[in-house]
Amino acid sequence: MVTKEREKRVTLRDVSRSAGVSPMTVSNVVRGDHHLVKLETRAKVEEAIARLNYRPNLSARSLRLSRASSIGILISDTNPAFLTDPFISRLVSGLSNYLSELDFTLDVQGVSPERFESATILSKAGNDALCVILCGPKRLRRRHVEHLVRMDQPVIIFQENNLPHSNNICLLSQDDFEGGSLIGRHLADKEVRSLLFVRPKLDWVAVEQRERGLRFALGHSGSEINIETIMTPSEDFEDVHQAVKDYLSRSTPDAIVGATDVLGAAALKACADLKIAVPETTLVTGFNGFDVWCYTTPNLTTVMSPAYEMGRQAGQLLLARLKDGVFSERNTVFPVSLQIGASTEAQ
Amino acid sequence: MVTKEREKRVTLRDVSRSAGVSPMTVSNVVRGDHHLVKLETRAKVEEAIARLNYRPNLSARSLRLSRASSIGILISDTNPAFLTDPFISRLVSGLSNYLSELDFTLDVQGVSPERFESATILSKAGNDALCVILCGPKRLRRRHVEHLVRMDQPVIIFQENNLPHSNNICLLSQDDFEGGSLIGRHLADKEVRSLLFVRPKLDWVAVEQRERGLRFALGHSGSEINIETIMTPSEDFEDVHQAVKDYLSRSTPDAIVGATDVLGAAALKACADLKIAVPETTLVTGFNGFDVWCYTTPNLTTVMSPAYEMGRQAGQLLLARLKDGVFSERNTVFPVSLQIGASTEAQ
DNA sequence: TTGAAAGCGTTACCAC
DNA sequence: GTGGTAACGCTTTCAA
Repeated sequence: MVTKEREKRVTLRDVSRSAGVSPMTVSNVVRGDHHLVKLETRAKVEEAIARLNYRPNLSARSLRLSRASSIGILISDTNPAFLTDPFISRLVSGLSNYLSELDFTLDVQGVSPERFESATILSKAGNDALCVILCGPKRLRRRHVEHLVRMDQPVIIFQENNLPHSNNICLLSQDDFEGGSLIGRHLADKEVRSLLFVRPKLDWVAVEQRERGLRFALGHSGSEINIETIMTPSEDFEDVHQAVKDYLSRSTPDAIVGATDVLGAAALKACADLKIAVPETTLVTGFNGFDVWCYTTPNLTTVMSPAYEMGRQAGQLLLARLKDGVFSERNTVFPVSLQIGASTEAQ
Repeated sequence: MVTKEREKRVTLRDVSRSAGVSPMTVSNVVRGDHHLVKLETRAKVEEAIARLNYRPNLSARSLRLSRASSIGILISDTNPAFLTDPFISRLVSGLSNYLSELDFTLDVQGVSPERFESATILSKAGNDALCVILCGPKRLRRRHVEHLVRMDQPVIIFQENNLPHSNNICLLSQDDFEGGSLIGRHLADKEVRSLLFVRPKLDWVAVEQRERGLRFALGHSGSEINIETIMTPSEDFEDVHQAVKDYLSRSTPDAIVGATDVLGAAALKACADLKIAVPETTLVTGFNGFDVWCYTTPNLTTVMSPAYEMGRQAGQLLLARLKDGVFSERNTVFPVSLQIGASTEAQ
């Protein structure tokens, strides 16, 4: 015996009856078609709306218009707290704000890479378009992209670099290769001869690009530079901290490059633990500077990311695509910039 | 002249025609009412679904069932990157994951406190229930709560402590008063005599509670302790850093308590800048420890927050409320715990 | 086990 | 300026 006080929601029809006009008139008022309604009638209707506390039913509107005024964002990540990542939280904030301004709704869902295809956002049709962040091995990501192509719906994929043959897909990324190069050139200028690259085990295109850019710049520096890589089991501070400490107990490189700021911060702490002077003995850098870089002592040298703006831009591209039926731009790359801190340069 | 390639979406009817069965049979298969459908028929239908790439239309389903299987979360914040806050990002992640497991959708929207009432999530009816995080002056928050009561819809409010008379409203918070007390007792044990509390100008109930708990514990410590407060213009690291530095250039307290970890980290950095030894000369603490506390050197003493679990719990309470028509619990308070770091205790 | 009909709340279209 | 009609895609109900 369950108590169900299903008070029926107020409908447009209720308002129309209460105001003594037709449903269509109410609809015209609600939708802001004010030139269709006499001022006096409009006042009556608005009074009734306020009195009855009427709110238009979005499902009904969506069904009627065949559009939901809603975008979904699906984030593939092994970390359950998927919004914790500063890149992702900024991206989603920017997207959400842009959509809000245009009265669009944002559905947010995180999913582990293995369950990607069965995510509600993909298996049910509830959004007009999608944003996606992928991770995992290249093979898997490729499969996910193919799945997205088959969805037959506008999709923006972040931080991916293989543009599929489908004008439903648009790529949006930051120039991580260039970011890696910036770090590489900066360190080469400091005459680094041995370098440790610290990255998470989980595959992200961004991380791969950063490493490629780094190696490219170092390879063209004119000196022989020895690069080693360690993969940390997760991106959790403690895991990274421990992994770097283990490495440093055996060998002290001239520089440590973290694939993200969290990894850089953990490396910094490992150096502090082992009394390795930064920047005097070893230089340390991060990537994707938002907040973390300034929490640390010394400040972390990092590459600044335009994540928030990328989110807004995604909203813009998607809404334009919905209006015009075509993406104005299929592969946008945002510039990044080097932020030099005391972790690589005595102040 | 706009190109509109509005390829009509595949409907249940299309599938039924293609499979040579009635729409109802397809519906039964889609919804998993397998005992109503012969195995052979079901196979035919599933084949057609896969072949046509059919995805059920959520708006139509919602309209028919008068429920959207969707929850909204509205976050009142002056910071545009509202998901950046580690408490909020964990909370939303936990909520999102719980809802995903039950095939519910989560709509996320940030809004500035002044525009609160006009947020799409509130002014249009698209969700079955809401979660809300409030901020701003007490008067304004009270008005927002009243607005939520009038919505006549299940709502969970986080970090609020005045339970209104409405069984549509449920409060979920962490024990920030106790958290403040824990910090206070810890510092009193260290025989602190002068203390600086650093808080953002923007009003959050959590911050107020933390300060009250802190003052309560210090007031009962048996010693005379002088407490001063500074309000930082924002929660941005640089603003806080500067504000604390200004204060420290005039006076050196025995302890600095940050209202959040970011404020604590900024205070730590200000101490480093002015060569004030931590913890030897001044103790420093934060609040809501997630990641930041361990980035700093020394590690920040902080109060750990169960934000992720609070998000999951909110989902649980809300879905139970939708099923049973009544909140099993109207005011849940989550315990917190003290995490002692090197910023208050020589290791 | 399958099918036909009605209706969820809204809006485009056209008549008044 | 205003209102009637039909339809959006789905599921509950009842009949076959």
